[in-house]
Amino acid sequence: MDTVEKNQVGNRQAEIIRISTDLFLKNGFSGTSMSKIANACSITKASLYHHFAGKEDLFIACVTDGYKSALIALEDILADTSRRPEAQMRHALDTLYETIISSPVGRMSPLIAEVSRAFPSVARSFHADYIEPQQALLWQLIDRGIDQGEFKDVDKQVLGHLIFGPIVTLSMSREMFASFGDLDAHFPISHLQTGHSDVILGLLKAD
Amino acid sequence: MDTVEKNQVGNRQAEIIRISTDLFLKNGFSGTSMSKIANACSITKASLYHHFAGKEDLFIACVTDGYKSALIALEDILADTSRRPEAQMRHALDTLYETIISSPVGRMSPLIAEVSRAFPSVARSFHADYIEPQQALLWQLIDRGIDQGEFKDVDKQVLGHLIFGPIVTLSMSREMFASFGDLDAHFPISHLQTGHSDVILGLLKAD
DNA sequence: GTCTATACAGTGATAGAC
DNA sequence: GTCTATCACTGTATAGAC
Repeated sequence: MDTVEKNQVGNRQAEIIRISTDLFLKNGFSGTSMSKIANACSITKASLYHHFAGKEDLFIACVTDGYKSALIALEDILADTSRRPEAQMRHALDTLYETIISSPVGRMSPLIAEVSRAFPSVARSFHADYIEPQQALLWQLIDRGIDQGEFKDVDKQVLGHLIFGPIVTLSMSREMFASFGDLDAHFPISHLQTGHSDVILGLLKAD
Repeated sequence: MDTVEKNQVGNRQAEIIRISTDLFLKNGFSGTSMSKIANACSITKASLYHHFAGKEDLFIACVTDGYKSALIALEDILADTSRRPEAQMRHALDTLYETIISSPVGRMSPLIAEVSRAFPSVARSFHADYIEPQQALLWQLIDRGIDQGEFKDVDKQVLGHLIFGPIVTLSMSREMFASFGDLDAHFPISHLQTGHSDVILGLLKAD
């Protein structure tokens, strides 16, 4: 399964990042020590420190690693100009639900919030390299819909608030209450996603 | 200013809770040590441990302390039956923005998310004693509006998703990016709040 | 209730041999 | 690149005197 060639930045690093991301998601930032990471990677701490300058460094690597794939998914949707804005928007919303709730970078949001206090650089990078581009892509999509007369001329900032807010909060809630067991009863993704998307499209569609 | 009598659970405890809450909000859970708290309270660690069984115990005390006032505000709105549901709802939304973004318990959400991994009991208490009652109060308000024919028969779960999501995310964002300086440019509370409230009321109002 | 003193496990991080 | 060994430090928590 892991028969990757060493064409990337070094697949040892990649493996460490993969394992660390897993541990960070499971136990939080300060709940994950460099020792535990080294153990899980079957190397010593000293070796770990050979690959990454420090814990902050490693964490940033884990987070930024998830940026690209998340953004690429949105870019692909925008690139497919054969589809109408409404279909694109619905697809984009599906993708946002998928990435923010299921992908590491999305699930790491509360974790990033935690770390941002100690390391403002993490917050800056997260905002500049992920939040802003993601928002920009969505706004492009909306603008296109407006230009084509399919969308109303809405306040994009407010709409962004209404789009991202519920998804991020749902993701955070599910992380917080993961131990509950009846998670899907309290936070049924597909039901909330459908209702949410309908409302957003309803706000956008020109009469 | 602090001329309180000792009629409460003991005002020494109350002071510790106040100071700890402040530190937790500023530096996160694991960024706040019992030593720092003791220092800030001008007592020794040993004395601190005399009042609270441990760090978890103290943290829970800080969080639960904020529940009541937040819930009471909503209860007061519901109690004032002289006002129409629409006015009550708008007032409730104002209150939610105020409490979730400005009050300690609201601002602590990402912090609680952090701690919930290590201490599921914190998550349970947070959900049972704050999230659920708050949601229940809002749903009562909606039900009343429906009964009086002023509101449409909406899906309350989806509406809750749309109401709480943006507010919680906005609060978290402002905590994460507090170091930015241009916070109000990126996250202008009153603008987003107005737009958000208008949409919610639009979804609710019967034609 | 508060203090001094301390136990002791765990932390991030480094030096230097192989 | 990986190892062994060790560093200096902070963490939570406790014992026992006052």
